[in-house]
Amino acid sequence: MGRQPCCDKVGLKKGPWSADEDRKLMNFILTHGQCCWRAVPKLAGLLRCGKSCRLRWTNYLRPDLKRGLLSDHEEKMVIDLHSQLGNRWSKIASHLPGRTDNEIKNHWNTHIKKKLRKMGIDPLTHKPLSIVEQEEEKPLKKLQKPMEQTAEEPTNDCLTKDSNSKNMFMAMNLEYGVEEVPTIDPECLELICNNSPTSSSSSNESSILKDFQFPDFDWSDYGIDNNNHHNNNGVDNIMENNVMSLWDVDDFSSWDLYNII
DNA sequence: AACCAATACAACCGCAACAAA
DNA sequence: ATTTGTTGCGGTTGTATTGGT
Repeated sequence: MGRQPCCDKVGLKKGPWSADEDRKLMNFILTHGQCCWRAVPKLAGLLRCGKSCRLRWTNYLRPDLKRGLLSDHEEKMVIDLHSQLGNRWSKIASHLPGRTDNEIKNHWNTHIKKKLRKMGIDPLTHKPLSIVEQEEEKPLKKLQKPMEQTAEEPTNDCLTKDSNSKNMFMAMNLEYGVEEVPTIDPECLELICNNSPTSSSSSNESSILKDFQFPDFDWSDYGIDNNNHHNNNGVDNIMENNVMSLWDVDDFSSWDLYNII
């Protein structure tokens, strides 16, 4: 016994909505409020299925919708939320008043994806592309090994506890198949700095950041001499709260993160 | 001006979750 | 507990618009 289709599709109109249809639907919803979508087309005098009406209303006709391109701030929010939530567009949209899941999904697919790739970041995993590519080449055997070696349950704690960040970073990358790669959110971009300079092996850990050679990265913005990170206290300034946000760095494409680590 | 390709956005489809009977 | 109907979600497709040749 199959399920009934959501509506009788015979004789129903498909495709773009006309201004007249919009007006009818708008008038109906504004007068009667949102009720049973299945009944809406009949009551509003539309030859559409209820699903189509709901979509048209939520994505286009709702009076509280914002129009136009996403602002830079909204775009950053989307990227940030996507790194935490993945493709859960409705959840992401719920954080952006006046924006619909469809709008955000479209914007992601047409703008942000490209932008991130250009920056050398994999839009799916939010990892640097070079790492993702290398991961994909690794045989399955290698993927399993780090799991066997660690007695502890692996954490997704942005490598904060292990003094050997390089190994941890590699291990984390190897623990997951492509589909289940944990996304790297901005907090994780802060990972290196979470090696607190005040912890027991601070000399080693704090030097990790100082050893980085970020091409084209202007350390002077942080009060650091570009050519001499090691002997400059500026690093500690930006690590004041054990956090270094890379959020405003526009182009990661030239960074060789494997070598960095 | 005409054609083609790329882009952006609206709309559709199938599925899953949930609620009601 | 099961069936049926409704709604919402995410992936995908279709089409209008724009830009380049």
